[in-house]
Amino acid sequence: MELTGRQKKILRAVVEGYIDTAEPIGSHTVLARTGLTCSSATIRNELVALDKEGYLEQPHTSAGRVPTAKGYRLYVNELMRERELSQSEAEEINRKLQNTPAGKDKLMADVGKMATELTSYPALTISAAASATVKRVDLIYIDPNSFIIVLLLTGDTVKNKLVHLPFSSTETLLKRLSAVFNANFTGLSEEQITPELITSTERAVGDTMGVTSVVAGFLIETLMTSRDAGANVSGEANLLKLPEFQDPDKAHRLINYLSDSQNLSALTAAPDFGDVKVLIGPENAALELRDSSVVLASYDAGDGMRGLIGVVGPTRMDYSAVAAKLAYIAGGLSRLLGAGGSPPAGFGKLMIKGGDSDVQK
Amino acid sequence: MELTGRQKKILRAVVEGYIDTAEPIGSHTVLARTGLTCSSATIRNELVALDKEGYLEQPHTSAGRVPTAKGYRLYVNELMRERELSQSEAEEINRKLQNTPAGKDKLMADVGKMATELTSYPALTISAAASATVKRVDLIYIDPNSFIIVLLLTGDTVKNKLVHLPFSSTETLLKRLSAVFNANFTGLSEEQITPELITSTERAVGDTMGVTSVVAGFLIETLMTSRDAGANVSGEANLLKLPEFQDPDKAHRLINYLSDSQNLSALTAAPDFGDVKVLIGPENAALELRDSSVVLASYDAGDGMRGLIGVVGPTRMDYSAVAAKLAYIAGGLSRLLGAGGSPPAGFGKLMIKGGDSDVQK
DNA sequence: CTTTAGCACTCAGGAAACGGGAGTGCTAAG
DNA sequence: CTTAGCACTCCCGTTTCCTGAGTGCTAAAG
Repeated sequence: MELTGRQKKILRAVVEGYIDTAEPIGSHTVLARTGLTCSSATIRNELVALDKEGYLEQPHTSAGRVPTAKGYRLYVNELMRERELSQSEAEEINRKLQNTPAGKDKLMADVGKMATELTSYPALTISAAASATVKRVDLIYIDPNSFIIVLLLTGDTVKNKLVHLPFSSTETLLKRLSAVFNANFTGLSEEQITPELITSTERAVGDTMGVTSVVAGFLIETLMTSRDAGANVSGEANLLKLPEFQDPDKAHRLINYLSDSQNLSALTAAPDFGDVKVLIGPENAALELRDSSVVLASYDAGDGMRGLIGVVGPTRMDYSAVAAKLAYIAGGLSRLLGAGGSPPAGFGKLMIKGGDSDVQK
Repeated sequence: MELTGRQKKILRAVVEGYIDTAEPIGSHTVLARTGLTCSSATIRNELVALDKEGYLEQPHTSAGRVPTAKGYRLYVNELMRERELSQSEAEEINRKLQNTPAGKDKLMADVGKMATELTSYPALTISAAASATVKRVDLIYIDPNSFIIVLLLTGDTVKNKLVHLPFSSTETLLKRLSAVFNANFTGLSEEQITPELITSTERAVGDTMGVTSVVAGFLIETLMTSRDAGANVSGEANLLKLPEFQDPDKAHRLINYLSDSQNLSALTAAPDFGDVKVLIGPENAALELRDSSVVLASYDAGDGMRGLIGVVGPTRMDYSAVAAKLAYIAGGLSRLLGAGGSPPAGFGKLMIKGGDSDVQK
């Protein structure tokens, strides 16, 4: 059943009122917030209707109304007013993105902190997780017993490792080895680096001391960890200020869940979406997130890969403000890391694609 | 006034009882725990004495006793029984340290998680913070518009950065530049890299495009951040399970404090100490830590630098178990990273050097 | 058919009252 | 110095009570 205009106004008032106060909203409050010219009794009648349709519910008889997941969904999809960032907020974000620190990891950590500060919710970042491949390998000779492996991956991540050898090697061996690695391993992903390949390389270069396998081991390890690594959370403590997380047990469960990067990577499983995605309460696959909401924005991480930045908060979350801020940050990241260098079309514009309306059971 | 043997036994019983239960300990409980052959009235008399001396206090009249900071201090310094790790715990730690992941940062993060798991308290790691100097610089040519800077610092940290240039450079320029950098910048710390040095280098190598200053900028930035960076926390959520942090506000304050790495670095200010250091409640300089305790173990990070690994918990903490575990982990780290490669003397042995007994006001 | 005033009813949550019990300090005798 | 005995204290969990916000329903009015 399609809602009437008045019902939509009322629903919006309840959602926004509840977002503001975390208290159930009664008919009088609705009246005050909407400025409708009817009586509270009329509102009450409408409220029962919205109740019946499943958009609202009462914590107990004779309390005000609280939005259900369905109610939030409708609000996010249709009722929410788009929120422009204030000039100063936008500048703030740009400024912070300007002095980008060395290293993608640190950058993402900093951006996460920024998102936390802006939204006051815990923020998470997930770096592009497409399985990486080798772009280039260099071995830097330090002294007979040590060298550095420098590994360039797709996505322009650079990894390195300082290796100490229990025996001596030579600069020429390393040079030769670099060349062979670049010839044979470029474009390979983790699975493609087989033991056979390693031994054949070893023979090709005449390495009797096992340097080859040390290097290959590092490649495999790095490719493996780069697959799911790059998840990062900050600002978990902010949950504790929220009335819905006054129960330390509840807070503990969620924070714990967030602190395992494996769980976060699972969020990537979300099907492709445009700009911003909102997952409300039970729409979340993970049990631990079922009474929280997640807002995710995706950005272009270059090399055709995408990353995610998002926040976690109570279902009672200021979706419009959060979505706008995340979209803006994601846009900035795309500009910074993105392939073309030119801002993607529609940058800064807010286009929300929600999850399915179906609630996961 | 020196305590009698019986008083020490009683003090120990109170401390350990309180550590176990988080409840004030009464005369009957002391009797049960010590196995003394006197009556509860006698215990009560002794308790008043300990009370007067400032080792114990009562939350309110007619409750049992709780140790004061002074009480804990005496316990840690004299009364605590050394705790051996169980075979399986030791093996567990060794095993985990074996498969050390790529990169010092990740290693420290993993070790922190391990400490959290073992102690069930939030763990922090602070990597050696002695101001680093340049050991070696390499520039790897990728294509005319990009190259990688690989920077080896004292402490064997390797940092890298992929640089995209808005103009073309050549492999030979980079080669020459590497050589000059290695000749002129080795051993320099951040302050010593002056603008004059940079321009003179630029001239020496005939670089008209500013590649030199890009590289130098990276050096400066890295040296700067490496100074205080490397602090890391994990397992903050564990606080929420403790009875002393049931108040979300209290938990929030502490977790927030811990999440700022600047604060953690401040802990390094602690004067040199031997193996393990315990800071009890008000002995902590930081206000936010005044009713928590911190246990720190220091390890040899190679190149004459030391790092810290520690946990934060309530003053009611199982100091002996925590200290033993941290000491063991730190020993393992020293072996792994330490200069000599041979385990330092007394590895695994527990030698506690406390903070001053004076309480900070 | 919709709106509205009126009213009885419900119920969460804070305040006050209560009682049990753990633990104390003190006294006086061993 | 130790100990039995006892009166006293005070925390804390439970119960009771009360208030007030908010409801649903009914019946009259638009």
